[in-house]
Amino acid sequence: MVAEPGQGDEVVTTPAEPPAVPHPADEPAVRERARAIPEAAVARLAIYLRALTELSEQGVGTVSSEELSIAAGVNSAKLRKDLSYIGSYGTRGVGYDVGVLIGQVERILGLTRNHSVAVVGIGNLGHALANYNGFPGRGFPVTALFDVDPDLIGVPVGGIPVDHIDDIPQVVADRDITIGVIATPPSAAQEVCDRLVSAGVQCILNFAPVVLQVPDHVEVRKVDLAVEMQILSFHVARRADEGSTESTAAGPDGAVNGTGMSEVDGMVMRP
Amino acid sequence: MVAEPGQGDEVVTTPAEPPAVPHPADEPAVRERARAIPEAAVARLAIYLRALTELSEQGVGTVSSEELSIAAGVNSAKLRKDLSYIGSYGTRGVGYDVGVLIGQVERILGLTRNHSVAVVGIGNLGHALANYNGFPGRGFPVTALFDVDPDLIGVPVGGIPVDHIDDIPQVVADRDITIGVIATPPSAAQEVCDRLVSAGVQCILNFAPVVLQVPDHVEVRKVDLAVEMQILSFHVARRADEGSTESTAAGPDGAVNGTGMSEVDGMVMRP
DNA sequence: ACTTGTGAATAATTTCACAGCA
DNA sequence: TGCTGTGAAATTATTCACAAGT
Repeated sequence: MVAEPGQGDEVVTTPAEPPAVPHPADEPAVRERARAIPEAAVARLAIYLRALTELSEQGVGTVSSEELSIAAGVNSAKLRKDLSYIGSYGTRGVGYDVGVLIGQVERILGLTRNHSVAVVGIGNLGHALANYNGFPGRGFPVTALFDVDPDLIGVPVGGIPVDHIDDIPQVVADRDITIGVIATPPSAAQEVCDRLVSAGVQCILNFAPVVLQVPDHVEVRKVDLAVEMQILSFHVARRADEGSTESTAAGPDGAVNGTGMSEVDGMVMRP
Repeated sequence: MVAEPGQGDEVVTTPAEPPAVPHPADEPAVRERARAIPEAAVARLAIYLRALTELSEQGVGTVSSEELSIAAGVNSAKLRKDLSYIGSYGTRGVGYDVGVLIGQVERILGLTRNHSVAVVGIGNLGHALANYNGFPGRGFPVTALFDVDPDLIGVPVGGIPVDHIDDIPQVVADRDITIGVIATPPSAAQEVCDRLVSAGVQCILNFAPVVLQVPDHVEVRKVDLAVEMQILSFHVARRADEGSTESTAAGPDGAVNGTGMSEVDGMVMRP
């Protein structure tokens, strides 16, 4: 049963280059965005939402920050602080009304509307994604699929026929696509990204192990399996010499691997 | 072509709750782990490695922090700082030797050894993962697949026959599995996790939308598609009312950087 | 001339701890 | 009495900016 609450959550940060541009002087960092919810908090709100939804389904009507924080895998102080960014919807001495909180978090996350998703690159991963018809708690219906493979065009995957990427402008406009998911091989990712952006897509979820270049108004999130694996690898390694390093004090190096290289990299797909 | 270097990279951090357990007193935080590389830096090292590998394949022998940082989508100061955590392998006035740096980063990330991967839950995503035979640039070979569906047991997927999860202890030991990937439905995730941990797996990559409870010595990373989508959704929403809410105040000076941060993780599956 | 490596300055995030309200 | 909401402190991460090496 493994009881320890221990770790368990995760957070990823996408720093996003600051100015990046020559910079017209030292903008006093003004331009303060009113209700600035810390990025880190936004990511957790989505997690709280899941926990809340679960509670709601179980018929729970009220939760304390303590209970919810456990379900979400964070500590209660952080949870309260996060929730405080979106307003005060709790009742002192009591806790939060699950229904109310769900509504508020959804509002902040912009989940009151639907976001049509287009998946580009119908390979292994693309197939898997296409079959999440209407993602998790719904709200993110996959309504378009694209690829370049002539054998795939027209073939329905997960109920949706695959279109050729040349039709991106047309289809994105017609189906009001909000989010583009790139599941192509790395070599095609940037071009696909450019096409999506040209078609008006402002949100991209990138599974290709490539750093996409996009204009400032486009938001990119990346999911990189190889990176995740490597981070895990780092921790194994760390733990490994944590136990040994304890002996001698000097000569730790020696280990240097003479190897030449290797590569590494993240997910791939095949269009 | 979208030139701006803008955002584009990603980093993942796994805070890992602190004590969480009553804790046997207030460990003076001793046990100081010598070379403490910030979590955020570790995540980026994996990205640098990819960029370096690409450069190496292109025959590039030396890179400056400026060049590499652009390829990795971060700014050069951060890159240099990150690299400084692993040692001084650059040459002032010149840059870094690509081959040397690759070797060092791999060493730090523990990529000098292989990490056998087991995928549990052979549904859509599981299939996709199984087919990344030997992940990206190798180093993470998938050597075991598990599921509960009798129809799947014994069937080879991506060249590897599926075993029943009851065989986890046996197979994990025999094939020296280091990393367990959970691609099951959320309801089965915790149990599968417990079994993997019991079998000795210390690293888990979780695709199920669940907060796993694990003992302290186990490292968990989570990939949650729904969360990623919701974060994107948040940014669309924010941008939406940014346009309206902005009315007053000085001119819209359009320039404002589209911000960019982000965090997190997410993805789901269904077997 | 250039470019690294890094203290010091900033900024962001997390945690504390407690006043205030139900 | 119990739990939220939140300033303020602590911690962590990012950026600056420059001395030092080639």
